[in-house]
Formats: sequence, structure tokens, C-alpha cells
Amino acid sequence: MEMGVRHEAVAHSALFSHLSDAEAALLLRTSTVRQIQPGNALFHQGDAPETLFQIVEGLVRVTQINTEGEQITLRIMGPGDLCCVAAIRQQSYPATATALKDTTVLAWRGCTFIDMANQHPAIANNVLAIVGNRAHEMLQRATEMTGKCVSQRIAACLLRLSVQAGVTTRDGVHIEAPVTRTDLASMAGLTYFTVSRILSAWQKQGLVKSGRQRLTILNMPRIAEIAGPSLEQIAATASAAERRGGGHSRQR
Amino acid sequence: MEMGVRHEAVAHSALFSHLSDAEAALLLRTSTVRQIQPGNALFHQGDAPETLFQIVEGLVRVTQINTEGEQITLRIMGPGDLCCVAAIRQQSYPATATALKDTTVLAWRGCTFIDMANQHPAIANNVLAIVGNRAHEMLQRATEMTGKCVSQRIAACLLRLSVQAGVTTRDGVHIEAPVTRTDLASMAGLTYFTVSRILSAWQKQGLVKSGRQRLTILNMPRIAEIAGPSLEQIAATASAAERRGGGHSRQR
DNA sequence: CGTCACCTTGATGGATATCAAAAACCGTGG
DNA sequence: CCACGGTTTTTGATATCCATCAAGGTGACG
Repeated sequence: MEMGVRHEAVAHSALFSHLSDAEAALLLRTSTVRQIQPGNALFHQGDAPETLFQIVEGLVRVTQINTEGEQITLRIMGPGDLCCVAAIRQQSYPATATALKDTTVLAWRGCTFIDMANQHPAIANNVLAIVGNRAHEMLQRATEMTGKCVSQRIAACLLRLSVQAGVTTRDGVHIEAPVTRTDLASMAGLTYFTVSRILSAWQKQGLVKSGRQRLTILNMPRIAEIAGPSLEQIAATASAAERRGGGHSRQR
Repeated sequence: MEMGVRHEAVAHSALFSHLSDAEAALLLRTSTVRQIQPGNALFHQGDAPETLFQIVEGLVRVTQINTEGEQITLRIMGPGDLCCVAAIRQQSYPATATALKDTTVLAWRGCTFIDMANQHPAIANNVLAIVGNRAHEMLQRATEMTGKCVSQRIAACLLRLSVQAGVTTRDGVHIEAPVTRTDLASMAGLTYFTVSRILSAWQKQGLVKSGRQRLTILNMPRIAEIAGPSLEQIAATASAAERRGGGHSRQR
């Protein structure tokens, strides 16, 4: 692949951290680069999981078709994020990944990747760490859902979005993805009516600015406070992104 | 460790599957056996995660202290289950594990275990598969929580309990753990009042039989149906346990 | 037999889903 | 530039589900 600005996101990603130059080079050499247009899918729920992706540039929305047939948004992924790490050993992809913007990814065949992980403990360690984090995040989300207060869930959602797709402007952290009320609702497990009401209220209080598919968080600390103590770390990460100033958030 | 009946649970566990005899022996040799009395903890939430456990015999309840200070039950683990796989790379245990019955575990020091995984790809593969499954299960639970219907969540809970701690009697699948209404409530994100009401209703319909800390599922297919299509696999596993007849469920 | 922990059932209220309708927004094409 | 249609969003009225509060029942165990 070409070594340009976009390489940064890869070099600082969890997958490439603590690797020797040789190992990093091996990963890059065995990967193929793919470009995905907005609206197109990297993979579909139910397909056999043959490929593993790392996002270099762009944004991807991961959705799942519910038992009731509704499409729910699981997460938004950005540069540096690794996709399908856990899926690679499953029977099928548990979700669909769709590009929200022009997106560049590195792709590996599953078996190739596993072979490399087996031969290079450093890679295997990174993979384990990534999957472990993912499991932990999912647990956290599961417990969030049980915690009753609705505004709390939405706030947590916004924090995650800030980390995954946030860009800092002078006003605040702007979410660089076309998130509709419906998207937010499906992420937080609510109806879009409720999301709209809460966001309206927050807008009146000057916490956020939200329009048609646009969303900017003006008062991050307050949102973090609403989200609750357990999410301070996410807020911290989001603030770090803010401090970095203007760039995409790549931190995990 | 002594090679008795209890060895079976280990030999058929996810961690030991597809290993060479030498690798299995290595794992056994480097482990230490611990006995835990009911009510005692394997580890506490917040402690530094130095040790990794596999349950040989018994039952363990994994709980977490909520942001609101409530203790919630995350899962029940039985023979063959591996504990803290993901935690081993974190700063601290995210939960507390308490023995529900007399419990025997194999224990490894975290760094020892990681070294072994690094040197033996087969072990690393198993660990990855386990963590991947865990991540998948967590995702599933998170989406369950968003699905509004309460009876659905309780049904899903019962299915999981059947797999983790179910024993088949001639009446149905009996949960071999002292599960209170409060336990079920915290697993499903509800109040024990609601759980009690639902279980009462189900008892009248002949779906379950529940008393003081006792719980038997009489009509597994119906419960699985209530839980919803996405959990058919769990139901299938539970049925497999049923077919196996009388033994503890060790399947993952 | 008494105490304690657990469970059940009822009554009530509040939060949120649901239903309904209208307004704002965006791109399009006259 | 403005009118139009579709999508997204807002807001209101109502209904429903579940949490909460309250009181009593039941079983286990000393």
C-alpha cells in the first residue's frame, strides 16, 4: 500500500502496536487494499466470514437485523479500527458493515491472518487485546441498557460516537457521520421520538446542537456527567481527541 | 492434579480442545488446583488480575457492582468454563467471582499462561475462540436488552442458565444453583417483583416450576420460543444438554 | 415455634412507547 | 428564485408497561 498520511491511522492502531518493523511489514505485505464507496457494504450479515478488515480511512456503520426484523446500529467504526476479529472463527458474520463515507480498508484472508498470528506472538497478543476490549465494551453496553435512565443511555451513545467519529471544531465535537434520530434510537434501544425529545431539551440547555442528520456536542463534560461515572474513561478519551484538535479520533 | 472423573470437564472444555497430549499435559502441569467453599470468592472486582481460572467442578457466580452501587449478576459459570480470559490484559478484574457450591478450579498465573499461549499456537487459538464467543454472547445480550419485551429477556436468561447450570431430570431441566428472584432480576435488568410475576404466570401455564431458590424449566421449547428466534442456538445447546441426560451441561 | 430471608400479590404512579399530525429541512426541477 | 415532494424532525395526547411502594404469605432452619 502507499505510505502516506493515511498510514498513520494504521501505524498507531491497536493491531500494529508493539510490533517489530518486520512484523508490521509482514502485515502490510499480506494485506490487500480495498476502496468502498458510501452505501456499499464490506460484508453482509450471514455471509461466511472469510475476510478481516482494518479501516485506514473513512467511516463504517455496523448494523444488525434484529429478531423483530428491525435494523439496529451496533457501532460506528473509524480509522484504525479492526473489524470481524471475533467473527473470523464463527460460522457467519453476525452483522453488516456499510461505508458511510469513502472508505479505505486493509483486508486479510482469515486463514492467512490466523497463520500470521500463530507464528508471531506479538500479533496474537494484539488480537487478543482487541477482542478482549470488544468483549468488555459489549458487557458495559449490556449493563448500560439495564440502567434505567434514558438520557443516560443517549449520553453514553454520544460519547461513543465522539470517540469513533468525532471531529473537534471550535464549537465542540462534531460527529462526522450522517446520524439520524433513528440511528441513535437503535443504538440506545429507544424510539426516535424519545431521542428527539431528549436532544431538543439538551439543545435548549446548550449541551448539543443537532439538525437534520447533523450533531455537535457543545458541552462534553456535562454529557459525560449525564452518562455516568462508569463512562468517565470514554469521556477522557473523547476529551483527548478534543485536545488533539481537529483530527479524527483514532484512539481506542 | 488427580486424574479422576472431574478430569472429563477439563478434557472436553474449549481450552483443551484440539490440543496435542503434550500441550494438554503442559497446561495441567503448570496449573495449580484450588478448592473454594461456597460463598468464598475466586477474585474481587478491582483486584489486579494476576490469575486465570478454569472451573473443573462446581458453580461460580460472576457479579459486578453497578454504578448505582447495586450488585448485578453477570453470569453463572460451570465445569469447563474459563474465567478472566479477557481480564488478564486489563488493569483490574471487572467483576467478582463467588463460588455457589464446593468448587474446584485450575489456576494459572497470567504471565505464565500468556507465555504458553505465545509458544503454542493451538492454545492461543483456543483462547481466541473463547474470547470471541464471549464477545459474541455479550453483543447478543446487549441487543436483547434493547428488545423491549420483558418476558423475552427472562426467557433468554433461563436458556442461558440451563446451559450453564442445568441438569436434566425427568420433569425437565433443573437449574442447579440457588437462583433467587433477585438474581434473575439483575441478570435481566428488572426488578424482582416483575420476575416473580412472570414466573408465577409461567408456572400457572406449566412452563416452569419455581420455588424458593429453586427453578425447573418444564417446557423448554416454549421458553425458547418466547426468548425469540435469535436464541434458537442456545435452546439447541440446552436441548443437547437435555439429551445427554442427567449430567452437567458443559457445552459452550 | 419463632425468626429471617425469600417470595407473592395488589395498588399506584411515572417514564416511555405509541399514535397522530404538523413543521422544518433538502434536493430537485420548473 | 420559488414551488414541490419526500424524508427527517418536532411536538402533543394517550396508552401501556413496568418500577415502586405496601402488606402479607411461605418456607427453611435453628
